[in-house]
Amino acid sequence: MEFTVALTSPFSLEYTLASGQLFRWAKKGEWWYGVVSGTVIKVRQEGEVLRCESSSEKLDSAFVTRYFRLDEDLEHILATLTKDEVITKAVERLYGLRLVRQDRWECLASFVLATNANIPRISKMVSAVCTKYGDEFGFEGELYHAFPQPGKLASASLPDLVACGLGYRSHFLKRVSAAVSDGKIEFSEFDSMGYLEARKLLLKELLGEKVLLGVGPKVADCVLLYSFGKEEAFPIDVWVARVLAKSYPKLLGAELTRRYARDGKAKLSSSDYSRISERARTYFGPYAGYAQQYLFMAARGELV
DNA sequence: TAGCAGGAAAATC
DNA sequence: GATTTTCCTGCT
Repeated sequence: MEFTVALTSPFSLEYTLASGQLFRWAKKGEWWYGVVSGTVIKVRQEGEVLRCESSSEKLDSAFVTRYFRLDEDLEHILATLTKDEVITKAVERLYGLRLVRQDRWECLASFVLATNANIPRISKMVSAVCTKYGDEFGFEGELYHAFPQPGKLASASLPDLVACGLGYRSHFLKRVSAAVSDGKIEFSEFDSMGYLEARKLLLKELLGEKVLLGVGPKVADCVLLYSFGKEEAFPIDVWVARVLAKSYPKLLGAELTRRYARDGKAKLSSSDYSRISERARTYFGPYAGYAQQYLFMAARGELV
């Protein structure tokens, strides 16, 4: 099915898909191909128009609008964020970068795999898991695989997951998959919650045991921001910690700045993580997550 | 709370 | 080609 979406608000497909929030998009020639919601979607941007093709009827312009959050007033959001020269520069440089509304299960599972790995590696792991466990379908003569259901991964054997190159993450993915398929965590419960409450639920323990093994503060913030619609979440990875220490010494304070400035040797302790992310949320406000995404991409591209 | 293991591939030297 | 780093969490 082919359709177009007219853009009424700033959008950069390129920046959005290359910003590290997604792991199942790849550029082939002029088109971006993504596996989304069990189908392939093919997109290119022609100025103010998004040209789309999909292998399914259910991926229509309403879906695309929702997925890329084109219904959100990005200009307004960015206006609330540009409080200083650093973020202003990042926003100008990456104008049109948007957060995406990801599938919750896929986002959670993907970021459980993201610990101690870089983006190409994460994409590779996610792709291997999908190829092995996801439903297969064809598009333009190529084979694609949907993201597997939680139950499917919960019943996968550990050695098979290890064979996908997941290493020690295999155990985490299996446990998280089981927790989701057993209903120990219910995604719909998060809808009515604010950021802090939702975060607490993601990190909760039952009888002294983590429900979502492998989900710490950083992964929880990624999941909340990218798929649970909690825009004030401010995930701090090595890049964000680095850019904050370099360009926001006042926000961090002397001690934290000193600790994380020097080539990021120090690893972010959980108490420092809480302190820094709280200050960032207070400073940037209800759309702090957008600020994080601009700073992250700018830092990686050495733009700030 | 601090320190360490974990595990493979990318990035860097 | 070896070393360091990598969108970190769990355990002790």
